[in-house]
Amino acid sequence: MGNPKQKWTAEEEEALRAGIAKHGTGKWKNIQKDPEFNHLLYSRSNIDLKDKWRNMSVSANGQGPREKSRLPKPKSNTDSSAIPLATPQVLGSSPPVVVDSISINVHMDDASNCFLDGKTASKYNAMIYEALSTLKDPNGSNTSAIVCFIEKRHEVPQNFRRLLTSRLRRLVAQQKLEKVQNCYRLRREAVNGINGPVPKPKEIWPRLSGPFNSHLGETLEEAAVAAAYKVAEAENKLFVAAEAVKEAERVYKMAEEAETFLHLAKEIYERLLVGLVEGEVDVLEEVDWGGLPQPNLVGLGKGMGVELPTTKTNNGTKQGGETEADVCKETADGRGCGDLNCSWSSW
DNA sequence: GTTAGGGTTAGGG
DNA sequence: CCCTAACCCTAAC
Repeated sequence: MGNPKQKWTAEEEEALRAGIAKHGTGKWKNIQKDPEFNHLLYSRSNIDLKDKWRNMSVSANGQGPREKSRLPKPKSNTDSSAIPLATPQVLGSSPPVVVDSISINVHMDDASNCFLDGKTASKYNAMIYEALSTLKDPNGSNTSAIVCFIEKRHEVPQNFRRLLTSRLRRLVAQQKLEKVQNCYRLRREAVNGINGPVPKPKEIWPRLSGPFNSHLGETLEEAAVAAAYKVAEAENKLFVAAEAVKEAERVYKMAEEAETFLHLAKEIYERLLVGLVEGEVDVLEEVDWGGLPQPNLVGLGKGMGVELPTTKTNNGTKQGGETEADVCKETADGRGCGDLNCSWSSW
């Protein structure tokens, strides 16, 4: 064309984003005329804004530019279209049109990640896909594993981990990856080449090249990841169960510490009893036991054994005649062991 | 007049 | 040569 291309500056892009946040998409003229943004967008037409937003949205979706059919298409966009699904109406459901929270978040995220230009982002996406499809960890791979994998194969900048984390978040937000317990894995839909719950119709058509499809198109990878997907679901449940066991162990340790503390308390308790027995037993009635069971002094003469009153557990399995230690534990944590799901016999 | 979407092309890798 | 981004064209409302 006659005029040289006028590249969009970061300020202009930011103004456009702000304008969309304020007016919504499809209000290009309003945005362009808005005095709040006009000083930045005065050189842009409403059509420019629309086109730019379209470009930004496309790159934010991790896709290439809007798919241009290499085949000659009928000029008309009526039902005689060679690709019926690629009608404007259907495409209208794609993210750029609807200003919902997800759309805004994704694009605002772009703004906050302005240190990644489109090319770099695509490159990183490809690296991530490469790493995940090669690592094939059904539970997903954590950030460190992905960074490690990529660093072995590619030259990466010093702050690569931060950039990668950002990309991973983006891909999760775009539903291209799944995040499970701080691990990332390919979504099955993504592996099958269908991106997101409402795929752009054009994206269904296979691409012959491109950074993503060079991975997604690998049938071997597809098969491996898809097969791993089912396994991953089961293994994820195992992982959750393992986490629950860890939590139980942690609580168990806490209870053990409480037990130690209670042994100390019991010793003090018994020494107090000795003092009382040597004095006046009726004094027991006047003591504030602070919730502790008042002791039965049967057999006090034999090694200071104190038979404590019968108590009941939360699960009702424990009955009278238990040992002192049992009661100590039960009163120590103040809640018995019901939430530990553990057996009293293990104490 | 405005918008949406397809088409074209300059620029860069 | 291919891809991306900016710009152009046109139908629809």
